Amino acid sequence: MGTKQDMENIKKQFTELLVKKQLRKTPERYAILTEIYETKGEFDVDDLYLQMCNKKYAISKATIYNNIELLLESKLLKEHRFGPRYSRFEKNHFGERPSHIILNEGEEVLEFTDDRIHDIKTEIEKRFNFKIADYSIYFFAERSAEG
Amino acid sequence: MGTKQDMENIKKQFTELLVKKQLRKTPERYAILTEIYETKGEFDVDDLYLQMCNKKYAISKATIYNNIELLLESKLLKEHRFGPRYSRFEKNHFGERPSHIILNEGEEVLEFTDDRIHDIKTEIEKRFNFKIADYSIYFFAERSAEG
DNA sequence: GTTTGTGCAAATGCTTTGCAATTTG
DNA sequence: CAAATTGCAAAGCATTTGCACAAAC
Repeated sequence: MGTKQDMENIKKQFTELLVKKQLRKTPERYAILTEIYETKGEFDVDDLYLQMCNKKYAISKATIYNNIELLLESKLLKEHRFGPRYSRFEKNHFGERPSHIILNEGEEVLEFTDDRIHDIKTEIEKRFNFKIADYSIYFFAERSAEG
Repeated sequence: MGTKQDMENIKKQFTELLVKKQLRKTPERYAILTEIYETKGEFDVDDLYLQMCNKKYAISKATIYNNIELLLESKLLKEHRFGPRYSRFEKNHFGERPSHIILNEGEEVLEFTDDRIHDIKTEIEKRFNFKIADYSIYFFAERSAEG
């Protein structure tokens, strides 16, 4: 995970989507995609914007916003909505889909995986005859007494 | 569930919180609480506001907003953040904490419970030494081909 | 009576949108 | 060169806040 090869695959996947939807392959789109995958953990639009500015890749927030829907659709980006009233995002963790533990109102975020989540997902798909495209699992925690 | 007796317990619980926090027992606070518990399923602030207007209980949205934090804190109200960029809410389902299946971008919301969620919660508390105060489980689904 | 709460209207801040200039295919 | 995209600035909209009046204690 996180290798140069993986990044090439991700870009290829994104290109396929652009072709399929007959959208243009702009440098901004690839720059946003790259920045997302170079970011560890979760971030918001402003974080992404500032990071890109710092790297001297001038881009407008409008363009980031304009492309977020596309990235979500392609499953290359995952949206979080806990704590703050604005959205936070995260790259897709291929293979493992972590669940999140939100500590102290979002001050800190931990990730974990548990196979039972996958079992439940499969069971829902059978029981209700749905296709589960994605899931979000948040446990809201506070550190125990002795900190 | 949903009996007159339950509602009395809920009000009592709320009153205890108000006393403990030295806050005033205003009719607006009890009206909001009652409306929340008379509402089936999830709703947003505007829904609640309009429902109360229709019942000739004139209240301002500001007052609803002013009291939401308090209700969340007391665990009498539960907040949801999926799909739309605004918050949706739901009364507390005492005992059973349902997980949610969000259909077609929030067009429809189903609930289910699974004991394994509780097991995972207990395990996290042991493993990380956290106290899990709450959790949110969302599975995003689309109906299978044949509808 | 003092302090807290309500509710209007204005402010806030994330996100969206209109539109001219630019770029892609 | 036609159509899509960028990016600025303005608009939108859920939520928050300031403040005068009312209500709780």
